[in-house]
Amino acid sequence: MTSDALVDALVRSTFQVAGVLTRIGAERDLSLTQLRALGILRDRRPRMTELAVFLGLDKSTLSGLIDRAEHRGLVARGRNPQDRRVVDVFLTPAGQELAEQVYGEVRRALAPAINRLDPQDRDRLVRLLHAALHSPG
Amino acid sequence: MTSDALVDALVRSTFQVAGVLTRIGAERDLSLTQLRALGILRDRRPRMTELAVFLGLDKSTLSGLIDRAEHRGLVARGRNPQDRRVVDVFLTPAGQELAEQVYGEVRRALAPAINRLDPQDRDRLVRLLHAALHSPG
DNA sequence: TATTGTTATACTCTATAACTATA
DNA sequence: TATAGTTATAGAGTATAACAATA
Repeated sequence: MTSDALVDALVRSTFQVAGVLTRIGAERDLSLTQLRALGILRDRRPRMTELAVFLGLDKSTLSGLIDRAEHRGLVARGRNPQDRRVVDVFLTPAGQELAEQVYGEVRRALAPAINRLDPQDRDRLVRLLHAALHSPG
Repeated sequence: MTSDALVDALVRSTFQVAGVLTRIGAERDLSLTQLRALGILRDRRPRMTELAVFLGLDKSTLSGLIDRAEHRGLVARGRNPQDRRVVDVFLTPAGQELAEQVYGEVRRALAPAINRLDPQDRDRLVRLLHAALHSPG
């Protein structure tokens, strides 16, 4: 069945890319979750709860995650003056620099895979992934 | 640049599918790593070191992982008579049943995404993922 | 001596429950 | 009362180093 072949391909690709991301993160003592958080924070300044939902984590898990990143000087917490219960999270300059380094390395690590496709196939792959996975539902 | 768009699409797809797998695993108290190990053991009976390499884990990490799965009755260890240092790992009948259940659920969970593509696009996506990621190098 | 696997240790990741502060 | 976040706790996941058994 075609759909089973596609499921297999998606699952295998997921583990393969996750392995690349895990390895690159580990070289800088970042877990896959921290790597992802850094990526999200590159262009957002969410509150704790928003970031937890985005990452699929409990808010208490995120407290610890952000604690550790804060102790390393990668992120900072900011109080929200409108609602003093809320804590905003954002990258420090050091965190921004690390995030750019790491995602640059991800691009380099995936380059060999990408270069196996000609430009037209790259566009096709982007469009197919988007159509399948990044649509509502 | 096209290749950056493809990197973004691959990374986002990876986190999205990993999220589906994590959720399905969590419903049965399986981590993403255990879910993957169950998938591998469906059609293999590796030794500990082989499985550790396959999963990208240290052998000591795998000892603990297999301990916990063994206590739950999902896998078993077998001594290898040719080389008595070696420990083979394999699914118990309960582990086989759980693995089939879980991967059936994965197929169902990804069905909506897959059904957004017509059969020709599904084939294209399988071929493009394979060409990019499942080739040597 | 080298290899296979386990154990001891330490730290991170994770969720649940209880808590504090604010609304 | 309800919401935002932290803390306490417990267990799983992970790697490094030291170890035992076998080759």
